[in-house]
Amino acid sequence: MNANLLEQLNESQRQAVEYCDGASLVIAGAGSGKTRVLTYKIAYLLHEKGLKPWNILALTFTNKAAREMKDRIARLLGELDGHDSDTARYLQMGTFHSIFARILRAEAQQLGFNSQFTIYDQADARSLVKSIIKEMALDDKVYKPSSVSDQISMAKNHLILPQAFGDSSLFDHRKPKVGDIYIRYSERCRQANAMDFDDLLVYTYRLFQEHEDIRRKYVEKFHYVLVDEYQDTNIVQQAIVLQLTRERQRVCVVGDDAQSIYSFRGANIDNILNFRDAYDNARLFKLEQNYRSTQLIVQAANSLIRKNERQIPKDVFSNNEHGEKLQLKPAYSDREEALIVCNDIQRIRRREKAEYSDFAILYRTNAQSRSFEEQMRKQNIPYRIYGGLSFYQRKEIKDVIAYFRLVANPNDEEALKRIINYPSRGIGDTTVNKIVNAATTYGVSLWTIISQPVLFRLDVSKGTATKLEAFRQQVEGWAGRMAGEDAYKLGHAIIMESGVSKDIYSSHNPEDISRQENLEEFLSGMQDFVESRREEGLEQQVSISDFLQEVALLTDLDSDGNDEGPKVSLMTVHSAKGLEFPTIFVVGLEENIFPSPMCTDSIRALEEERRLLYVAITRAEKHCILTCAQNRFRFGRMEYDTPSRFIRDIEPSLLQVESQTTSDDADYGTQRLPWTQQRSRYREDSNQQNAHPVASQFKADPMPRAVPRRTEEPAPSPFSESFKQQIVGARARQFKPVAQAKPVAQPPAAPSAQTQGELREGCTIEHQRFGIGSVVKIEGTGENTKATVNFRNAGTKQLLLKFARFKVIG
DNA sequence: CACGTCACTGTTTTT
DNA sequence: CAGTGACGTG
Repeated sequence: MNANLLEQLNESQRQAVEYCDGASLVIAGAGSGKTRVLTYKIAYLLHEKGLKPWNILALTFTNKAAREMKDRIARLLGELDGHDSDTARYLQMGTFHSIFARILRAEAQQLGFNSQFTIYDQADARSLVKSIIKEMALDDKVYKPSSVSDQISMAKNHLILPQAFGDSSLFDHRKPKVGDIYIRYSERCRQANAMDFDDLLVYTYRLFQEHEDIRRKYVEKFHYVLVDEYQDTNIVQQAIVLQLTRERQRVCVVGDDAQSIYSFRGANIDNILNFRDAYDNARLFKLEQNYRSTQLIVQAANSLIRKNERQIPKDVFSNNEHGEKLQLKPAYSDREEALIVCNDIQRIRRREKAEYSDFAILYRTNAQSRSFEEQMRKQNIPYRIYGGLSFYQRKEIKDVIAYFRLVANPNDEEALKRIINYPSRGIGDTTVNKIVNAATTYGVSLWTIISQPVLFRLDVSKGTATKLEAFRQQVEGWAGRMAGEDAYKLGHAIIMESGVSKDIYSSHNPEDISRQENLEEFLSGMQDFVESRREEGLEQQVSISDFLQEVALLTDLDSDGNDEGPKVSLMTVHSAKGLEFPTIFVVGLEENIFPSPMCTDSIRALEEERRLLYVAITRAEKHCILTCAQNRFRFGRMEYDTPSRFIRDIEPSLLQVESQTTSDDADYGTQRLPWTQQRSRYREDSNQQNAHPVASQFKADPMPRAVPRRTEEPAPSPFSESFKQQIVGARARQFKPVAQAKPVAQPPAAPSAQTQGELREGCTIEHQRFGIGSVVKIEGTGENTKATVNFRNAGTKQLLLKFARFKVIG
């Protein structure tokens, strides 16, 4: 059976699997069976070397990769006898972030956090940076929150601590305060008992660095460490791996320098290039046989990547069928590009009896998915978009999660700010600002201020103080129930009792319906989570905080499309890493898109863009089709683009330029500039009768840069007179209230004061704007009296009686 | 205090 | 064309 296991591998794969005595680096060309080596190696360690599953640490980049690998190992072990299928479950396998988050929860006290700490996502991090910039009264044109946040992230990825930022290479004299923002940011996170994504790595590093006993504990635990996608690790990740493996050197990292595409996230390609400097006697294994793609695809990809300077030399080859050339299909516009792709999908699917799931469309930026979505809906092609805003980033879901977060960790500043006045409970910006001010002056969390407003001299009116106290009690009440009620039960209660449910369910406009559906889906997802956790029997009570820990590190790629039917996949090239499809479309191959204009000024960045295209092409098994568009709708305007420079990097004899209309395929080698040819042909066509069916749609359009003409006044028509009157009439009505208000010059309170006396809960009113509705609730006194009214057509609104214009009708 | 309107502005990739 | 912030109105 051992023989059995190794027999399924080629020579170099087998060598890589068998070598377990020291550090090893496996350079795995695209499609060369990298995952296969990892899974077989783990199976080998368990089965042959007698390691226990909990002694193996395997780090991946996505949850999906971890899950798939676990499944494959479970299956593999099932084939070997003597192993129960449960073994794989105990492997310490997951993303860097999820594994380290677990360690940090266990050791949180050592670092001055508690184990319920929140994980701030990118939006939280930016929002916090933004408020700090505001508080420091800095110019947010110079200190743009998102770019400052990115700089802080970059600093962390390079293990530059806040105090050291000013002296680091990241310091930019044009923005001298970034270091100060970083310092305050870190303090605020700590007060909020929160860590951002990067902190999960940095604090793990510091934990091991500053607590030798703890490091030893984990070194004892992890007898063997494996790392997937090593080319995308950053400095901290590499440092932590070294902390864990320094003594034993039982470490195996797998990756491909040609697929390093995450430097914007701090990934350091030198980690893989210099791996052998970090470990003595590290052995290098190269996997060069590609099992995924046809020969021509592999050759074309090789010809492209050869243009890069920095790389580990390797010779990726394929013994699969010869296959066909890469195809380049230029389009007139982004709309035509989508049409070409969809038609190709239909054609290939029919010709080869393929499923929709055999196709993937890969683009550089998420925004490009639009035109394809439209076209696919038109042609009834089922599709699924990965990435973009995931389910958990939708407003209604984030709101609910913010409640959960606050209940689990009341110090969570970002969660608190998000929901303290949603649904509105009369705690507005003014009050929140006062709380933030007090919190920063005293160096405590916002929650501390809310809990002891008097002690911290929070200067608010009595009414506001009451509202704050009510809010505090409500949150505290939920927190108290956390131990006794499971995540679903309490979660449901929170949604009901907080008023979120009422807010979302009160109205019937179409967009609110989808919010309701999302919320229901979310709740049922939570129920599934609780049940599956219970079935696993790992814990008796599945709490809100268990749920949060899971959710915080989940991405869209993880929510597997368990729904019906095969679908075309749409995603960015980045998220396609590690995947493969029979047919791949790489779209938008234009300057200003791919390569991205942000990357064209440095060779290093440009090489990364080239690697990105290499990744895209090597996802293809059989067909790889490249497209580009001459005109593209961007920023609400038609823009002109030239073809990507990378097209010229592909060996011309391996690329076929195809025109849509005619079947005479031109060889790219004789057409150095496909564009000019294409363009002139379309121009001619537009003057001819047999115009290009799609291009002719555009011929009526003026040139993209033409100044839009002002539309003329409509010509007089038989209807114009009455039409005019309608307008005049409408205007007159519209202006009426204003005209009235001016000469009278009365305080607006006067008219409503009359109505206030008659107003009672349950009565019906007619509002000037919202129409007829019934009064649900009246609260507050004097100037602040507020009514909650359920309008027939406008949903539920809160009206401040001081301003509201309405009359009581029943 | 809450909501609607309007002008502005910025665009890469993600655990 | 979004998503955001400033502003006015009820």
